[in-house]
Amino acid sequence: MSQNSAPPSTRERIVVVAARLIQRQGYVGTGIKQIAQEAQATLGSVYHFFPGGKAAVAVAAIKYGDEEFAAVLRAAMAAEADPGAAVQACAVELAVGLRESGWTDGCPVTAAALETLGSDSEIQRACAQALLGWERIVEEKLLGSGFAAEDAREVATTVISALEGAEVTAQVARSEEPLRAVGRQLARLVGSYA
Amino acid sequence: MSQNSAPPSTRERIVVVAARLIQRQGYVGTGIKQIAQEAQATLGSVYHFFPGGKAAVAVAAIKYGDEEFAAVLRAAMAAEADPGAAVQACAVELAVGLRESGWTDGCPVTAAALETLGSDSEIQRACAQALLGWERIVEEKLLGSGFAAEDAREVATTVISALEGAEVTAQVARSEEPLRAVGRQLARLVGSYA
DNA sequence: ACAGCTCTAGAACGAACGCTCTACTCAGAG
DNA sequence: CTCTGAGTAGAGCGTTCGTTCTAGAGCTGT
Repeated sequence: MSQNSAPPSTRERIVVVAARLIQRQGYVGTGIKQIAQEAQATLGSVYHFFPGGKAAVAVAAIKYGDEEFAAVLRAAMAAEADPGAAVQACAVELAVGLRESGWTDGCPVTAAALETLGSDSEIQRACAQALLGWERIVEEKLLGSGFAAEDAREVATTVISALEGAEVTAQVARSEEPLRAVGRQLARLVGSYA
Repeated sequence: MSQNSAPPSTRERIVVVAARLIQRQGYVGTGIKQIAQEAQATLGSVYHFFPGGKAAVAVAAIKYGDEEFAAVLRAAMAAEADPGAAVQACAVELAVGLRESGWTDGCPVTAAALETLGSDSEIQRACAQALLGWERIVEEKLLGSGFAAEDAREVATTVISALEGAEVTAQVARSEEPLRAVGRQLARLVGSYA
């Protein structure tokens, strides 16, 4: 995720701003000019760094969002010994973050993924890889807690899907409750394998 | 959901086509002219029936999609006595439908909801109401199976959120497996309350 | 026959879209 | 010093967007 210190380069600013805008407004709803303006860059700079145009910017932005959430997920899994408690804590963390953003900053890939389903674009591939990577993180935590291989895979899929859906529900309802409720139920589900 | 026989009116054709297009391409990605063309209507007709413009068409389309899925959900809940089995059967049905549509026809409200989060529009309210209504259907099934009130509400939220997320995951992965896996896990979760 | 209404039909408008293009700045190599 | 290439800057391209507008077709009640 690049250096933390030092002022971010133009390219970095473009990617970060694009990631946030796509997360909030979707791929179609976000314009290249808006990205350039909010990133304090010019159109020329954007096309200089991303000759592939809007799609190339979006792919970079989604990969950035992917890694960003993966880090959150890894930290949450590592913070608690019990996998059920870890999942629940993660849901609560998402709920708090969502409220603090005014219910705007949801899953960084869902919106873009849904809009580009028809065209088997590189954007869609980046979204698929992000989801798969997140499932892997949960799966490994479960495997480390003694889960059978098949159970771990299936429960991991369920955890990521449920969190994703709960985030959408929470955004639409403008309430933390869906994420908190799903977190509790996921903890119960994970615990039922002990 | 109007009469099944008789050729559909122009207004009906517009709503049905709009619902399908928004489901596949999102709100921003779907144009008024495209809706008119695919519904075999003209721009004049669209604005005649929906003086509120694009947003009004979208609200009607989302309400249509809401009722459409609610009917599927109600039928699935009624088909099986055991609530866990009913939820799982519903997931399988969604998986099959998704594959048959070429992975394009997902949740009718998710895409539109995510795109209109910033502006507290009527579209967003329609999406929120749809999700809430679906939760109610599941909740009542659980209550009828002896669930405590609080458990029923929370599990219903989890079921709808998980199905929603699993549908997105299945669409992106172009596979029935996420929906089938989540269906099994949800059945397990529901069963754990017996 | 005629008025009155619903609905159809599509040309036209200004704004915004993604993208291309040329012109410019400026630090470092020779 | 000149030269070069990376990066900045934005005007302008053609297209499409949502919307408005006028004109007329088709039907009904009188």
